Amino acid sequence: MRPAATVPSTARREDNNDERVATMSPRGPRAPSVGSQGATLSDVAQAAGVSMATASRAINGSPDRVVGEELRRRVLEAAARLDYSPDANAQAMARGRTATVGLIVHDIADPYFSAIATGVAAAADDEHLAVTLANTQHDPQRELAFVRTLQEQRARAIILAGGRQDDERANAALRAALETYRSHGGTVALIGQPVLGVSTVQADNTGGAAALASELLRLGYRRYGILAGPKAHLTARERLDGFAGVLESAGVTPEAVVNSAFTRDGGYAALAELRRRAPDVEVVWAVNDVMALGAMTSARDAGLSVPGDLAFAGFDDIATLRDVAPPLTTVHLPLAEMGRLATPLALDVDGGVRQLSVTGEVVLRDSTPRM
Amino acid sequence: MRPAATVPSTARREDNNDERVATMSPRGPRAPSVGSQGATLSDVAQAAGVSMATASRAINGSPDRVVGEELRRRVLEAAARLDYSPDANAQAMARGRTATVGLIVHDIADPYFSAIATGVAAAADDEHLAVTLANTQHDPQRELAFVRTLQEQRARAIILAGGRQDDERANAALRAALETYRSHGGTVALIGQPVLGVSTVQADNTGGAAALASELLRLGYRRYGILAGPKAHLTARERLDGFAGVLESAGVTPEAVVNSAFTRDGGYAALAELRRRAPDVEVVWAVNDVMALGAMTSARDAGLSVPGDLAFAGFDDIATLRDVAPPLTTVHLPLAEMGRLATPLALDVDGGVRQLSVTGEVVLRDSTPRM
DNA sequence: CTGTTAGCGCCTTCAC
DNA sequence: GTGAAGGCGCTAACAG
Repeated sequence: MRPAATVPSTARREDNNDERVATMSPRGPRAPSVGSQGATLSDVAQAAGVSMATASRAINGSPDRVVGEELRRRVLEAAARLDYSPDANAQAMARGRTATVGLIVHDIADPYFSAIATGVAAAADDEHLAVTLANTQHDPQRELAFVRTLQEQRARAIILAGGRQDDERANAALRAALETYRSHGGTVALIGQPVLGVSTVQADNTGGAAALASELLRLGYRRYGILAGPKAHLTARERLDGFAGVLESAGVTPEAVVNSAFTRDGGYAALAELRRRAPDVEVVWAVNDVMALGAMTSARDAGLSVPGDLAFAGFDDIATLRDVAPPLTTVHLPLAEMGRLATPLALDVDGGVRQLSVTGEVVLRDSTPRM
Repeated sequence: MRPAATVPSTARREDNNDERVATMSPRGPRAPSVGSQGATLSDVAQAAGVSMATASRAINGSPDRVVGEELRRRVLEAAARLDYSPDANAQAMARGRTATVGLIVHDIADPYFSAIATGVAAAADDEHLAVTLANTQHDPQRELAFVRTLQEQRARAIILAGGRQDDERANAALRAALETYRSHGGTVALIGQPVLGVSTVQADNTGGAAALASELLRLGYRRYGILAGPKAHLTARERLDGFAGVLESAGVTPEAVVNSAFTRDGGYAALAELRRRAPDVEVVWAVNDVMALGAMTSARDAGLSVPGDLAFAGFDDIATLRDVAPPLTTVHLPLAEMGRLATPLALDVDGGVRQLSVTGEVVLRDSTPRM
C-alpha cells in the first residue's frame, strides 16, 4: 500500500532561493537608518513639506476637509517614495475603531464552515474589513476565549457560525461574554439559533427537514433510520423535529434514531449502531451532509451497496456533494450566502437585534431512488 | 426536483430573543458613564490605588519587574470588577509589534487550503497569535493587496499558501511587496515553491508523482491520460515532470496531456477534452485531487463507470477522499502539518531564509485496480 | 484649504 | 518593588 519512491530523484532541490537579491526598491536610498521599521506619517509630511494633518487628509481623505490638488500630489508622491504604509493599529487607536471582523467557526476544515467563511470573507472584503479567523475545534471554552481575544483586538464585529447547544450553562457564559463585548462597543451576529440575544441568520431547519421527509415518503420509503446528531445540538434537534413530525403525521415511526457527534466520524460510527438496532432500514437520513457521507462510507465498508441496499439523505448541500457517487439527496442551504448575509447583520450599529431566515430547498438525487 | 415545503410550518419562529435582558454583570455598577467603551488601564490603576505602571506589570507580567503579592491581587481584582479588557491595538503600538499572523490562501473552501488553515490556526493558537485570513479567490492582484493590508496591520508574519506561477512579472511584484513588508519588520513563509526569496515549506511533488507513476506502471497501466493543470503553475508542472519522467523511462508515452484550471471545475472540463483527444485511455491522473474528483464526476456524467471503464488517480489526499467511492488513489501530503510547520518558519526572526521539505506517500486505492 | 494641538491606551526606560 | 513621564503613529477637533 505504501511503496517508497524508488525513483531517480530529480526531486527535492532544496535551495534555489538565490533570487533573493537586489529586491530593494530601485528608487534610491530609503530615508531613515538601516533596519528601519518604515516611514511614518510625520516623515511623509516632512518630506512633502506639509503638516501631518494635511498628509493624513491627503492619504486617507478625511470625511470633511479636502486637500488642494498640488499638496495632495506632493504628499502622495512622498508617501510612495518612502514606501509609507499607514499603521492600522495607530489608526485604530486614533479613530476609536478597527477595520476587523472576527469569524468564529467550529472547524474551518468542515465544508459547511469553509463555505460560510467564503461568504464572510467576500462580504468583509467589500467593506474593506479584515477578518480574523478563530477555529474552536468544537470546544466551547475556546469559543469563549476567542470572544475575549477578539474583544481585546477591538474587532468591530464578531460573527459566530455554527448551531448552538441546548446547554444553558454554556450559553449563559457565552451570552455574558458577548454582552461584555457589546458593552465595549462591538456588535455581533450569529449563524444558528437566536438563543444568544444577538442578531441571527437562521436556516429553516424544521421546514427543510419536513419537506425532505415529505419527499421521501412520496418516493415510497417507509422504514427510516435516523442519524440524529447530539441530543443537545439545536440544529440537529430542529431538523429531527421537522423530519419526525412529518413521518408521524403519515403514521410512520422511524425504525431507529441514533445519536452521535455532528461530524463525519460521528456519522460513520453511528451507522454501525443503527444497523445493529435496526437491520432492515430502507433509507438513512442524517441531520447533516458530513454525517451522511461518513455513514455512507461506513455502510460500504460493511459491504452494503448504495443505494441498492440502503438509501441515504443528508442536509446542507455542501460543495463536496458535487463529486460524490451516488449523488446525495439533501436540503440545499445557501451557505456562502448565509455568511454574506451575516456580515452586514454583524456590522449593524443600531444595536437592534435582527433575525434573518433562509429556507432550504429539497434536492432529490440518486442516493434516494424511487422505491 | 424542488418541491416546496408543503408542511405545517412549525418552523421559523422569528423572534424568541427575549433573553437579552439582565445580562449585565451582577457585580455592582460599572464605573464610567453609560455607553462606556470599557475601562482603561488607567481606570484599573486608579481603582486599585496604584500607578499605571504597576497595573500594567501586574496584568501582563513585564519581563523584568515583579509586582508584590498584595498589589497584584488588588490590581487583578479591580480589573475583573471593571471588566477590563486590554486594548491590543494600544499594546501593539506601545510594544511595536502585534500578536497577529496573516494567512493568505487562494480559496478557503478548497479542502487543500482549509486543511492547511487548520494547521496554521492550531500552531498560531499555541503561540497566542491571532490569524487574519485572506482569501484571494485565485487573483494575484488580491494576493498583492492582502500583503499590503497585512503590512498595514503590522501582522508579525505572513504565511502564503499555494503553489506559485511561472510568471516572473507577478512573482517580481509579489517579491517586492514581501520585501517591503520584511523591511518593515515582518517575516514571511510560503507553502509552495521557493521562488520568492522567503522561507518555504515545499512538498516533494516531483518525487511523489514519480513514485505514483511507478506504482501505476507496476499495476499494469499503459495508456495514460493526464490532467496537467495550468502550464505556468509550478506545482502542477513539478508533478507532471515527475510523473512523465518515470513513464518515459519506462518507454510509455501518455496518450494525452490536457491543461486546465487547477480546480475541481478545471478537472471536470478537462476530462471531456481528454476523452475527445484520446478515447482509449486506461487511467486518468490529475495533478491534484480536486481536479481528479471533478474529472471522475465528469466521466460518470458521460456514462462511464469508475474504475471499470476508466481508472483515476490524484495528488494531495484531501480529507474529502475518505468518503469518495471508489476510494481515490493519490499521493498523501500532510496538509495540516504543512500549515503547522509553516508557522514557526514564518515567525522566525533570524531573517534566515530556510527551506523545509515534506515528502508524499503513494496511497493505492480502489480507483486504480490492478489491470 | 491648511496647520496646531491634544490625546487614543499602553509600555517602558528611568528614577526612587 | 513602585511610580513618573515620554512616546508609539495617527486622527480630530479647533483655529487660522
